[in-house]
Amino acid sequence: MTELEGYIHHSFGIPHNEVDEIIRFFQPLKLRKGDYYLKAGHRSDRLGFVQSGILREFLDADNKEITKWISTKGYFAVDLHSFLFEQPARWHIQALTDCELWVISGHDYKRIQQVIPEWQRLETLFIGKCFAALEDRIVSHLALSAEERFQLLHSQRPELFNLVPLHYIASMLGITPETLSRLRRKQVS
Amino acid sequence: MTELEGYIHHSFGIPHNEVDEIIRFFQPLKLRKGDYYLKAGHRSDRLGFVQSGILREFLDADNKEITKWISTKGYFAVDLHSFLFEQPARWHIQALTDCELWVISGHDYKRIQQVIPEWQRLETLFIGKCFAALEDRIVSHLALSAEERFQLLHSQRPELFNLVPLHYIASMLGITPETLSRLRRKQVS
DNA sequence: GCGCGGTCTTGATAAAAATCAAGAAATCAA
DNA sequence: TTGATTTCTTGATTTTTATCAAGACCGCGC
Repeated sequence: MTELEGYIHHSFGIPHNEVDEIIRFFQPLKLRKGDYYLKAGHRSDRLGFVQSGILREFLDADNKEITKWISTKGYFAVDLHSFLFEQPARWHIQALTDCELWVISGHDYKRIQQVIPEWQRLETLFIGKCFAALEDRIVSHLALSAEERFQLLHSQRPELFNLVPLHYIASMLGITPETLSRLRRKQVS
Repeated sequence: MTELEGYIHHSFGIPHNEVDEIIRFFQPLKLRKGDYYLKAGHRSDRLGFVQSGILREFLDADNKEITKWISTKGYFAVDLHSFLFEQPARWHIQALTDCELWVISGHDYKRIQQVIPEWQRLETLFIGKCFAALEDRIVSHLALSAEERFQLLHSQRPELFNLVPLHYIASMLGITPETLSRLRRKQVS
């Protein structure tokens, strides 16, 4: 069973036979380390699900890069705003390692809705889940210090700190690489 | 035409006759200043749309209140996670002034889907729009200083600063009331 | 192996923001 | 109206975080 099947089955309690039907709309895609899955400003018409590897979502602000999110196995790779509203992408998505994705085109995405009644509900729940996760993240910025946000991320995704350059993680936390370095040292001792 | 009709019509380009059908599922609700529309920990099974008045979404963290959002005319009043996943609410929603809402129950919400085919797409676009707005807000915390976030909010919702206690706005920006006060003085001079 | 670019750490310093404390101003209720 | 409460501002100080600068480390290609 692929990550994608597991995700749909477990997250939403969709039975295996329906999951199979949904899965068929997705195509496998391999990326090499450094490849761009998406470039800001371009129209994107596909939604990807990460089977393996690591991707970084980032944007250029002023003269610095802001890493908005790092996606690993089980996350989606998409600029949802671009995908849903057929607008140019607002950020880049680049492979930090070789990656395997499951990808669906906007066209096929619309076809799912006709073939699988369950999909409508699934779609709402999927976005709703992402929405709630973002709400939590907002709250973490309103309620927590840099150190607390670091602790939280470290407890939620400990593996990340061994997999990607730390300055990307720092940016994702909204702190500088130097501060992250000091927080790490503090934590060890 | 109510705010809600205008919202649905303009945001999603739904024709007026279909808007009328959707509107019928909503019931008017009046709140008095200080009333709770939603209490954290309770099950909520309704989605509200603000016709008039001001509501504050907040939660208790440690010993302090975190104001997550302030909703005025044209915003929704709902804990989406609670509404979609039938979970206890994660925050409070309280009326800061007398309010008029348009409210739909979870039950009627599901009925819309049967009556109006267009609704499915509308729902996805609605949540997608909220999602994108939250993404922007995350980025504002990663890329901007307290002063820049203040400037941004002040340019986006200038009226807010005359309508609600400033310490709620400070909390929503992730800063202290004292800092907000100083940023305001700085801006004037 | 060697050099090189990128990464990470560390220290010194500066800037930003929080905290603590006090008082003024506004609001609200009796 | 008056007193109490909340809100807002201001100043002094501390804490947190960023910035600047330097050097160590590490992996990779030649």
